This record gives sequence, structure tokens and C-alpha cells, in this order.
Amino acid sequence: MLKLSKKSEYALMAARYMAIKNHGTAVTAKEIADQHQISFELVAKVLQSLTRNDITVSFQGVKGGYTLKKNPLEISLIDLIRSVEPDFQITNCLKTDTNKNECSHSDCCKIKDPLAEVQKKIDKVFYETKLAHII
Amino acid sequence: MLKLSKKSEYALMAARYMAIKNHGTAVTAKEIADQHQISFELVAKVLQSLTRNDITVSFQGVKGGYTLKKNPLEISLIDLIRSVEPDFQITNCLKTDTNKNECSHSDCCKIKDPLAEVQKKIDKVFYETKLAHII
DNA sequence: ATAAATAAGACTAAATTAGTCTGGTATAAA
DNA sequence: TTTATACCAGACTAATTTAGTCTTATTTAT
Repeated sequence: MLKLSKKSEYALMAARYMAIKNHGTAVTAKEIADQHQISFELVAKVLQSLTRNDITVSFQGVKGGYTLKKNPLEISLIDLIRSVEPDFQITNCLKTDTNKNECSHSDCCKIKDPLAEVQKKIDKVFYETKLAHII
Repeated sequence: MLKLSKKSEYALMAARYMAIKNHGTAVTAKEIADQHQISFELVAKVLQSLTRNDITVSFQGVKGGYTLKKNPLEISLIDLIRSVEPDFQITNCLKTDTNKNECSHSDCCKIKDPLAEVQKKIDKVFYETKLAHII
């Protein structure tokens, strides 16, 4: 249905929140969950993904939390989304350098090559839209 | 995950097939299913949707089938996809004229308005890509 | 009449996504 | 140095969505 997952939405919401609360102090997963009234555990996992993908920095222990690692103008939506949704593509069978053509209806479907072009354009939209733009 | 559904893929595949086999004769759902080795029933339903949405014309009875109603250059991917997937949007809570703001985390999420811009760009990509381009 | 085709919708199965739970580690502060 | 707070990681379950099947009806060329 070409819909973003909750994880992606939460990633955007969390990142936006951190970008706005740009005091020196780190933001906790709990604070984000409370402010947005969403599942703490899920946001927590999303934030962990963001950290693994170098979007955020985490601080453990009391007074711990998360801060953005880069400027909101330098964080693309595609970075945020790919962090929580590694295989972000409109159809499975797009040829890439790594993934060589594993389409279920292999060479008979013929729509995958043209769709790769569409994918590029979609990626461009999400690449060019920065966190700063959704604030 | 922002992936097209099989129904959308099948709609593209079927439309492409009809565009290529541009003889006067109608193409049957069975032929499309066989050629692409995909579920007959599903393609059949997809073709019915396309017909309801004025993409194709159907002919019932023996020697029946489907033909495209318009020129492949005048059929947008978004028409094809929306035929089988009426609520084609990256997130549920985008404000539109009809659907007034039914976001689960209502006005606290704040990402929906900016995402509406992203949605417009995505729509543009799928609008500007015509059936003729994926042949 | 009959066989081949579309039409429509109910139903089931499979896959994906969302959300929960558990146990662990790090660390500031009492 | 204990304790409370917060991150980390992965297994697990529940809910939702998507994919696919089945059934019945209608149309129409031969």
C-alpha cells in the first residue's frame, strides 16, 4: 500500500522532537513516548536503531538519553527511514549491485527495470527532504 | 515498508501486457495469468478493478477479455495503482479535503503536514510516469 | 444449449507489522 | 557502594494487512 510503517513514523517524530528540544540535555525514550502518547518500548527500539545508524548518540545510565548527532539540515528522511526499515523499496525485485535479481516471477514480469527508475525518484524525494523541513 | 502490493504489481504487469499486445483482440485474464505465471483469480480481480476505474474495457462471454481504454502514454502509474489500491498514501493521517484529520496521535505528532508535501512529490512521480514508460 | 469468459463478494491462509516482555549493562547520585 | 534510572538486545505474541481461493451469477459467440 506504499505506506510508511509506525517505526518510520516514530523515527520521524522522535527525531523532530530532539531537533526542537535542542537544549544540551539528552532526551529520554520515555519523554518522547509520553509526549507523543505512543508505545515506550517501540520508540525505545526505534531510538536504538537510530543510534546504531549514527543518527543519534546515546548516553546510558541516570540522566542518560539521546541527542541528534548531526544538524537537522543534514539529516535526510531517507536516513531516518532506512535506519528502522533497511529494505526500503517499492518492490522486492529491483536489481541492485548487491541483490542480483531475486524476483519471484523472474524475467517474465519485465516491470522491475522501469520501476528501478521510479525507485530512484522516490529515493531522491526522501533524500532531499531533511529533518529540518518537517519541523 | 513503502512497498507496492502484489495487486499493484499485477496491475502494472497486466497493463503493460495489454499495451504490448496491441492487436484488435481482447486479452483474457487467463492469458495474462499464464504468461506471467501468477494467480488467475488475483489478476482477474485486478482487471475488474481496472475496468471499474476506466483504465480498461471488458468484453464478456466467449472471445471476451480486456483492452486498454486509453493510449499507454496517457495512462499514469498512479491511475493504475489507485485503481487497485484506493488509499495510496505514505501515512494515514494526511489532511485532505475529504478525509479531515483522523490521525491516531492527533495534533501531537506534527509530522503529517510536512509529510503531505512529501506525498505530493511521490504522487507527482507516479503521475508523470506513464504506462508507455515501463514498456 | 454450451462452453468460455467476466463480475462480485465471501472466505481462508500467509505474511508483515506492531507491540510486549524479559534479562542484561551502564552510570549518576545518594 | 548501593540504588534508581536509563539504554541494549532479542525473543515472543498479538493484531493487522495482504495474498490467494472458492463460490455463484451473468454474459455471449458458436
